[in-house]
Amino acid sequence: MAPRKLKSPASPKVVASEPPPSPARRQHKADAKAAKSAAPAKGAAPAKPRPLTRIQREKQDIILEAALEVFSAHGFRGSTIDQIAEVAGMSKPNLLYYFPKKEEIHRRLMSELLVTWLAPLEEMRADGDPFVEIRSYIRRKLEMARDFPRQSRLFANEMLRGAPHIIDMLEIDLKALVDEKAQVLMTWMDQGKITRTDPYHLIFSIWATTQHYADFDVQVRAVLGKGRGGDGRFEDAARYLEQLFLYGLTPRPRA
Amino acid sequence: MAPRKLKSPASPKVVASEPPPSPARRQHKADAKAAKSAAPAKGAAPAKPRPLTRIQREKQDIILEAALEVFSAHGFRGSTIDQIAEVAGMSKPNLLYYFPKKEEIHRRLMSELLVTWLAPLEEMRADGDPFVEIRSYIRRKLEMARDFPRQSRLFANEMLRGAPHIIDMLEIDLKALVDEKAQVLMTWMDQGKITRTDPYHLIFSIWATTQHYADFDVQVRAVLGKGRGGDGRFEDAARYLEQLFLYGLTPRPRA
DNA sequence: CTAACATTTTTCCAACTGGTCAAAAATCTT
DNA sequence: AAGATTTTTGACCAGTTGGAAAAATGTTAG
Repeated sequence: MAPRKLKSPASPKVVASEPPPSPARRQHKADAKAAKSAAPAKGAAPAKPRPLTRIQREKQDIILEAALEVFSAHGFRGSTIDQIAEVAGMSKPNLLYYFPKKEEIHRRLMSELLVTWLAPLEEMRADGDPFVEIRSYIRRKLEMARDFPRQSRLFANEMLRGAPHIIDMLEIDLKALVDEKAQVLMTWMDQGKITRTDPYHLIFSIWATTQHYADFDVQVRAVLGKGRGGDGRFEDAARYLEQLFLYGLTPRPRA
Repeated sequence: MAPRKLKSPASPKVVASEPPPSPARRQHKADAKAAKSAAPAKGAAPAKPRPLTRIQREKQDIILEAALEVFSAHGFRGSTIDQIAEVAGMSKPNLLYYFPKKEEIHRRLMSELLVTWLAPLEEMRADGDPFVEIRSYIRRKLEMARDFPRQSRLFANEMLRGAPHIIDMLEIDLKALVDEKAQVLMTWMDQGKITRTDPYHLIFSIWATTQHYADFDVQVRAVLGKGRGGDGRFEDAARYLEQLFLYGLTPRPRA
């Protein structure tokens, strides 16, 4: 039908099986046994962390996908392992074989999420045209709200709870990134290319306006009603936000 | 210190003891007993709903306040009756005497919340100056984010979950209100007083940008850091948002 | 003062939850 | 095909949770 201006990003796969940055503490009972029976050497190799099998990687991905579904809809405490296991199509003990703790699943999800979440801002290039860059950033964020609403809600959930699991990442990594990009924005302001204003709150307002369409989706749909609540709402939002961030609400003479 | 431009609203009391619009189904065991033993008349007065006593009203308010505290921080399923009871300074069974179901507490909280929540938009007058009205609305919403962050988070929580308890109020009352105000905005656009744009998304963007400061407070603080994360952030936000909604980011010649 | 009612506390419970464990089944290696 | 390893299952458990019942204690109108 209507040509979608807001293009989908290529990868539908968000819950990527991350190559363990923190070496995926599996510690199967089998592993433990093996370690006990086969490593008498005292100062020897420090418990060679046996690479993940194919099945392990596959199942972990399935579980993470299911957990995303459940956690994003009910929050951490509101979700049960049974629920996740059911969505993942396996039994609870089986799930617990791959992730020995409920928290572990959540932790993994969160650390992967944060990377995904920061990516769009990282792409904002200092050497590009300010308006093009900002506009692109807004579009990317809006696309994420459209295509990955569960991730957005998972993130929002964590924020609402005071971000207990990622507060330090926020204070360090996120802050560093935003500081850097705020500098970029300030440079553009110094050059008179965009109006002088608070770069931090500018970034906040982009986050807020775009994520709103994922996090408050019910409300948006309810207000727009059947007529306009359909698929077109993201295009409308994109158009409106462009207008807002470019010119605000002051009427300007028709060009 | 710095004079606060953003003035506090007078009333710190948000969890008002609502005069039962839905007649507060109390049904004490005592009540039940009385009804059974004292109402043999078949078609008689339909179980006169005994007016609430002083203590009942007071305790209910205390409970609602405690529940707001707990629910807004942990979500519905993440909160326990014990927790709420402890914050309210009473025992669990005692609390259950006033609200026989956990859900009941939440329901009450939500219906009161929605009223509070819609109020600021209702105040936007069609016969005022567009920019003054919009600016005031933004300020009011921002003040609510600052002064009633728990309510904001409670609301956000419900939205994230798909608004199961208030979806119909959203589709009816909220929609009606927004439709009305969208009309007002359209009139202003027709008169050339504000730029022509999507009035619904305009309202969404006001909601999003203001509530962000309550719902994502941790993130805002983490990014602003110790230096700027303090009390000043709401003034900064107010200034920035005014700029954004008025002129956007396009530089304009100094007046 | 006291009967009638309102409130509070104590005790209890059934369902649910996160998690364990040993044994069975499936898979992989040689 | 046998042996070794990994995966899956079923039974089980201890702690928590929402909630019921009943007894004990206040409170107040007459």
